[in-house]
Amino acid sequence: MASLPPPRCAACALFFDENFCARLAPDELANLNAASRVVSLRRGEQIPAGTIELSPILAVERGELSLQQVLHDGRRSISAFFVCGDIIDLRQADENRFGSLVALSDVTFCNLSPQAFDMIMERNQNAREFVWSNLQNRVYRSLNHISDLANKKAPEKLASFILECRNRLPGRKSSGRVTIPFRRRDVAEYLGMQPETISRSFRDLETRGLIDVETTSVVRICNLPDLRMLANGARDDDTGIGLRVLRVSA
Amino acid sequence: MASLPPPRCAACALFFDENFCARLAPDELANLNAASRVVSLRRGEQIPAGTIELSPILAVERGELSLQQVLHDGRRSISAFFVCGDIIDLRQADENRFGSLVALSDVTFCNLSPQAFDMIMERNQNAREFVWSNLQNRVYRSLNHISDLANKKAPEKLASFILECRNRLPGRKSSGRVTIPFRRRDVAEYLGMQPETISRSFRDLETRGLIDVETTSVVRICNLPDLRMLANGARDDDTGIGLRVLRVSA
DNA sequence: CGGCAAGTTGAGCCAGGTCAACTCCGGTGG
DNA sequence: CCACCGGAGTTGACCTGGCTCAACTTGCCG
Repeated sequence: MASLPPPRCAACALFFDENFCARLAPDELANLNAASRVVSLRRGEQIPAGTIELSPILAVERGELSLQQVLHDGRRSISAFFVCGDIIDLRQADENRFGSLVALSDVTFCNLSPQAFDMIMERNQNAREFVWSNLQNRVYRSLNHISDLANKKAPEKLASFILECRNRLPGRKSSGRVTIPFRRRDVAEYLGMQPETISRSFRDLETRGLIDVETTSVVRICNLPDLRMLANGARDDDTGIGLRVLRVSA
Repeated sequence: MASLPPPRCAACALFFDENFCARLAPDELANLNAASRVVSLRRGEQIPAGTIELSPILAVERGELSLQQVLHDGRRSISAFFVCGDIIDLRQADENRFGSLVALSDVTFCNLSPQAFDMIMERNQNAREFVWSNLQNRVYRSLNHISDLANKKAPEKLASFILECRNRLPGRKSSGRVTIPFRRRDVAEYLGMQPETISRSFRDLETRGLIDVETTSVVRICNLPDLRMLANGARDDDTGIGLRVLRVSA
């Protein structure tokens, strides 16, 4: 009965919604499952060092995983975070400065066998395109994040972050509510600010009438267009703009 | 005579040094060449808007290409730059906020045919691995850049940038000289600072005895270990550290 | 040698960092 | 059930690193 998915997979979010495992042939899924294992982390826990060397490919099933970098004097930053559906290939991590993977909430991920993964990459174009696209999107998100960090003011950064949460995390967009899955401290480290400034910026957005801070982890967007404008430095949209022609300084 | 490379390719940097085109079979190279074209840009010029939609895959042969994002009020940032050997696939650029590609110096690149490129990706594992690795490295560089922007002081950012130039640009490392291929203004936009602050930071590194500013575009590194330490927030190395275990805040 | 853009230097200012006190809230034990 | 506790978040007061603006110097190209 190769056509039935392994029981673990049948209940996994990655098996649905055009995610990675949904694109695998039954035998590919069975092989991958047999050589992989599911790992859970509590908030604040870090991926154990040894496991990465052994199986450096992760598929996030649930929760938010962050990539943290720490300087010698203790300054810490969160360079990126991963959500359900993200595929993380760490095989070049030790040739590059990388950091640590820390759970921002309770996380479940699947530790994929590199051999089985590579075999799928070799043969299954559909799966390959998913992984490629996932990595490309990661690059684009990083670029946006760089733009946020490089030259935006505190409330602009926060507005941008709220919209990123809105776009990347599930949740009903129509209600106007966005879940902020991290603590203030983590938001601060992601945006390169202090927790105090995050708090003041939430207040700021609230007094401008853009959002309503319902709880520490839920905001309601009151004025989406203006929030977008603010997030983009008063630019007029935040949807894809692609390559836009801009006047070049001589 | 399918075994002779096309004349244009035989003189191209990408055909050597384990670069992308060096990994192609003769017929693959011939096909790709026939469907591609070489483009040159002067410093400050932007990639013409239309060309990207038509052939959104670039291979940089010479010079430095930058990815710029501009906010409505004119604030500009350079999110990344590309050097010889980099492969840029822009096919998802319009679904993501992207920006503009602007030449920071005189640039030559090859505008690859997506069809020919995809066929190579499909069949040639060696070439696929190069492109994958190139993209992965881009991700890691972005992450480092994010860490720089998020929580480093001005001189630390500049030290980090000098080391990035040292690592990515050709040049004789042994002489201790590093070429800064951009203008001060561009460095400032890359590091999220003002040109004045860049200038002051160069002076700062000089008075600390870490570098010697020989010309606007050449610095000599006087004390590499300390420069690395500074670049890493007084951490003790800048070579790959891979995943490191760090104490997690409870 | 002159003209212009790039880069540097100086003076003053402000956004956001820092430090400390306070509030809020969930968990725990009497 | 309530008092207590500890960690997260917020608020306020103050301070400083880097931004701003303006003047000056340097370097490049005719």
